[in-house]
Amino acid sequence: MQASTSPAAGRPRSDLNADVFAATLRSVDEFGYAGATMDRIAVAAGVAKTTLYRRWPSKGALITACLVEAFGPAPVVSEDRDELLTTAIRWGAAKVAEPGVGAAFAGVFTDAVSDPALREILSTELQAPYLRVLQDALGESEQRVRFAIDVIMGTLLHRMGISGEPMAEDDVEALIAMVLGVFR
Amino acid sequence: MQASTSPAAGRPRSDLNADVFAATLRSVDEFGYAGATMDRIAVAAGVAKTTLYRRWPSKGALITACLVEAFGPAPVVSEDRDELLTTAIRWGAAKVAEPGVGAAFAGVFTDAVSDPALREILSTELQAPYLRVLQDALGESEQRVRFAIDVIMGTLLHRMGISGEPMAEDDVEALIAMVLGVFR
DNA sequence: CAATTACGCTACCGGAAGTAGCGTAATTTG
DNA sequence: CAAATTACGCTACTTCCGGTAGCGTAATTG
Repeated sequence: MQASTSPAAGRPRSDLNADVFAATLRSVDEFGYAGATMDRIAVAAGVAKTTLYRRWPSKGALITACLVEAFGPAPVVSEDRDELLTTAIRWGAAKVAEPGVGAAFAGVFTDAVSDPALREILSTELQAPYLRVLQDALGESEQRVRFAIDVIMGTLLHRMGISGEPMAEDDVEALIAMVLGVFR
Repeated sequence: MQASTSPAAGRPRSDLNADVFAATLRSVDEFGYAGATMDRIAVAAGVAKTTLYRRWPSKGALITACLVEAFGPAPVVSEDRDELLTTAIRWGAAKVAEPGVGAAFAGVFTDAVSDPALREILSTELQAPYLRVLQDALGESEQRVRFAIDVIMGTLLHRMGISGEPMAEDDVEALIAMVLGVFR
């Protein structure tokens, strides 16, 4: 056990996750989710394709890890519910608007519909943490928070998918107003 | 000209669109969007794959046509705004919950992020009609109606994508309440 | 030194989207 | 009836992508 603390023998892993993630988002931004092939990502990251598969079991897993890294921890900045929700929504909108993030999200998202294993990864690694944090901070039921996440992320991603562009400022504000209206 | 009314010469097209659409949704429901290959759809419909490509230029186009057929015209049943919106949202939720429809929608949706041509098809053939009808019935600006569609469809599809299951009754009711709260 | 593990590389497999070309079936027109 | 025309089924093919296997080599520990 203690896989993380044991130095173990052998050549250590090179520090290239950051390069790979950056190359992944760049590729998705430039060629779209389907066009961002593992070969292209590998070349863009200056890494062998086999190295990618040594670290992530599939393209979906790589993209999900990339998204987890891109989003990072949820910004729980306040104890005021309105302020907390406002910040969180603006944060989500900004993240989705980052180059490649929205397309990557939508892509892995759809693959997940067909792929239960990927859905599991997506659910536990990406959604669950935010679900817990928000549930705790808002003191709401899991069902309510799940609903809120569906509304917020669903709206942002739908706009991204239909128009190809992230949601504009004033629409984000409308989204905030709507959600605040429900969660008070 | 008059392509639709001219009987023209030659063998007429067989009446198999309905069979193809049904086979498409069945395949998507059973194998997921990615797993519903053109070969499988063709076999399921009892049709040659080349025939599919004679009628639709790509898999995305076929699925979109299938969705257009599955959704049909928007149900504008009332002049009362609340009743109209309520009916429309319940109708959308029910459609997304139909076998294969949600997965097909999510799939073509994500392909569209990477594929501008498909996004054009999706936008003009699927979204635009509803946009117009709702804009007319509600007397709202295009921006507002577009936002409403993003919220409604985005929420329903996000739930479908994350959980693999359509949204439950009471969550749909919450969605209705939320949207009504904004559009009054 | 040996042992161990990671990396790069090349080559490959399986499968799916989409295409080409042929023979044939079902029509309209003369 | 015959010719022209268009659609269908079928087989075969190309291209591309996700994912795997195996080898030589580099970096680390003991």
